[in-house]
Amino acid sequence: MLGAMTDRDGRLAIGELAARSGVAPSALRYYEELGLIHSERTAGNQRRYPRTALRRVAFVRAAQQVGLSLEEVRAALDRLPVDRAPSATEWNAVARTWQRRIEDRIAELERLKERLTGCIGCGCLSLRKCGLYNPHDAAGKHGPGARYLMEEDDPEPAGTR
Amino acid sequence: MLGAMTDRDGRLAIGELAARSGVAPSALRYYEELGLIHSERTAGNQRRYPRTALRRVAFVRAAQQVGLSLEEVRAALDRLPVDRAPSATEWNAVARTWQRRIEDRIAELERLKERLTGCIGCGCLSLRKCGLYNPHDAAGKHGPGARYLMEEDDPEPAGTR
DNA sequence: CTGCAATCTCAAGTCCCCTTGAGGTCAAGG
DNA sequence: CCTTGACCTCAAGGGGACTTGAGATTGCAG
Repeated sequence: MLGAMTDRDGRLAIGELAARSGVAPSALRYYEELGLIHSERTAGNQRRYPRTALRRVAFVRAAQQVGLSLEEVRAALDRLPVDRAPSATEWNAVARTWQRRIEDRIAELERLKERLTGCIGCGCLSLRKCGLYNPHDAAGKHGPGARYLMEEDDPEPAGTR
Repeated sequence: MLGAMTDRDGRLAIGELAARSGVAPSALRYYEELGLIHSERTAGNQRRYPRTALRRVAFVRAAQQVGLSLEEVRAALDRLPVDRAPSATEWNAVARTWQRRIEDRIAELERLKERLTGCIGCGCLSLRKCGLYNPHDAAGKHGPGARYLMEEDDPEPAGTR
């Protein structure tokens, strides 16, 4: 039978980890190279991942969703033990910084949505004519960086229309 | 004076668009190559962007935040006119699909946060022991794809602990 | 006019995140 | 035993999103 390639200690072969995490073996090797996950080797030099790797991989994917680079993830994950399940304290430390990031991300998206929604709500094309328009953002003179989605185009040259 | 490189028609030179959008000229040329924005040329072959390009660029950056590829953005942007400001209808069509995406994205992040928060709240390490754990996800047998952040490791071999 | 910053075109390079391929080894069912 | 599928390493390839550099204009202040 082709079932779980899991040894008695519950360690996972790379294929097994791949199947369960939904991440390709090649990606897992890559993650390992980057130090995101860790394995031991069998006598025959094959990787055997501790079951905590499953959690770590899930973590990595989630992190990417939130927009973190693998390097950032590594930094976070480095604070967790390699082979045991994390203690409450260890986990909390990591989780808390995550929550902030996620919340920030959500807030950002909410703002974006507001802008879109507001504009649909009033059916206007020019936020200048719409209460939702942020006048602070009119000049287009501030340095580079994030812009508002609906930053208004310049006031039209006098006489147009 | 080095002020606005904007011709009487309100068209923007690439440097001007770059400064106002916070996006490098090289990136703008790249966007144009991909068809995200469009320009006309001066007699001397320099680009002149219509002011609507400002809106488009802002759109692109916002879209990237939400996790869309430039190709996806192009698809959305293709429904807007190149040179005029979009009509209410045109804009609404685009905006509505956006709202859905943003909402999905937010929901996804909320779920992620819930998992994290719940786990911090009860201080547990094993979601199996925690009401928030989703038993449906226990077997680890479903095909590849998205996994839960806190998918539990396999039940420990009987006798452990 | 002139000078100098801003543009132009291309080709090539970079960073991130992986995938593919070649050539060889391991391990378990028949 | 032997075959077959899972693994291994290492080098190279690939896509996305840009940046950089070289060499050649363009165009506006003075």
